[in-house]
Amino acid sequence: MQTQIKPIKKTTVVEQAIESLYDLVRSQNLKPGDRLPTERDLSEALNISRSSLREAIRVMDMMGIVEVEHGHGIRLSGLNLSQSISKPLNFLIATDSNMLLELYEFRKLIEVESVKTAALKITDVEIKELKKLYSELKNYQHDRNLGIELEIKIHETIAKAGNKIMSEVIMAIHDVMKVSRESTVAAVGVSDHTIKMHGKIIEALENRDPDSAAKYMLSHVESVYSRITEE
Amino acid sequence: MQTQIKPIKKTTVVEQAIESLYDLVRSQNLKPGDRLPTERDLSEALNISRSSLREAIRVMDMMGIVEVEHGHGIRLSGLNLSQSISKPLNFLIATDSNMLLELYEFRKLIEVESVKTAALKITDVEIKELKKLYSELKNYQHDRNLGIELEIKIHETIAKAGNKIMSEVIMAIHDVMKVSRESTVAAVGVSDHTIKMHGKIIEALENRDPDSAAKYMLSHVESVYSRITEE
DNA sequence: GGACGTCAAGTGGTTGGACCATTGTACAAC
DNA sequence: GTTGTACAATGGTCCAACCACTTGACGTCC
Repeated sequence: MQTQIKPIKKTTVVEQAIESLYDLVRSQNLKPGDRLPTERDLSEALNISRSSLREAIRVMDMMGIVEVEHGHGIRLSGLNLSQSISKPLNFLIATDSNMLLELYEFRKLIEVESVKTAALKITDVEIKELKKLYSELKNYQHDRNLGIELEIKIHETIAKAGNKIMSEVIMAIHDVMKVSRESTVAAVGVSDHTIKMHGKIIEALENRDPDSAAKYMLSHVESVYSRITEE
Repeated sequence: MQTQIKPIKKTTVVEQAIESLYDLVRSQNLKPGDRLPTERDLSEALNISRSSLREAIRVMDMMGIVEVEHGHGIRLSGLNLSQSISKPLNFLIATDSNMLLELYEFRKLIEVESVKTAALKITDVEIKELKKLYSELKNYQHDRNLGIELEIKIHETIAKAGNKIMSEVIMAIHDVMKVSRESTVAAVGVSDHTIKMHGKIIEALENRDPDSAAKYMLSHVESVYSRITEE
């Protein structure tokens, strides 16, 4: 016979500190770039030790919520989700090999949506930036590192032209793929198919044609996906 | 004249500790649930103070990478991305009001993909679970809290049937929407349109029809989206 | 006046140690 | 067998000191 009874909720001072700091941000209407009080002041105000306060701040730092500068102070950061996603994602991949496939599938789905959204919102300036990156990509196609960097840069530029939060997620995925790629055999650069598809994607974006852009992005991401699953 | 010179990379012992723990997990091939050494042992092994090591562990705890139990020890956790995403996302929304709209747009895109993927993978057991939740939802439609909880539960069950990583992202979004909802005027429960759409979605899932499922999900999410943007 | 070095104050980074709170286990008491 | 007690192990919290970095003020040298 089990009665409906809730377990006692245990919270640490560090968790409470983070909550309090969240309330502080809300109540003071703080914006990205604004300074927070010093560690010593905050710990006194919250009536906890500096050690505990530091744990809270460190968490917020590593999550990209604040930016801590040695000798200078603590500032609120702006959009920076990817940082907080990529680290746990890396650990997840390391501890559960099934998750890598899930990640690639997720990437496929989200990159396609990303390019569709971008096609509806992209500006001429962003198109120009993409073309510049694309010409560089063609130049450095066979440079193992630079080629991949440029390809990633193109994807992220596209993503940013679409939805800001989705682009952060995509950046996190790229980061994880980069780490997982480093621990595998070296590729020889960027494939011809990849080059071609990126050209088509950018062309479709210029025409503000989401369906066409999606088609070529799908083709591109699926070719990567199949290259992984074959190994 | 600016030469190409890289700024010196400053790293803290805490960041290095996290890296070392990542390497430990990889090299020992640790799996979710496995115990890590005690704080005192780890700090000694890494040759840093217990305070610094605790900052590293705390970060990993709040990111959902490990689970720390007072008096017991530290274990490696499994899939738990949503925790690490929702907190920074909450701060982001608090500091940049534009981001709430971006979030709802993102949610629209990702929930639609989620249900499409689910339609291709969902099992009979999961269908059954969904039907159970749906009948409960109809019963508690006008219960402000329980109704919304049930609706969220349905979405998350669908998401989990699809892609595991995407479902974590969706759970994080739901968490943030819950927080932002708490600070707004109370709704009166779940709308009739929502009820109807969920019935259609589940029906489509049962028929393994991704396009139909996507259609109704889009209709549902857009009605929520438009309710927000009107306010 | 401008460039450079020196210094001091403020702030985060790190350490070591002490003590508290919780958990699990072993063992005695009943 | 159940209960209670004691103890060891482990994470939670605090404190005080000192190190490292940034900034700005000030003075010196040219």
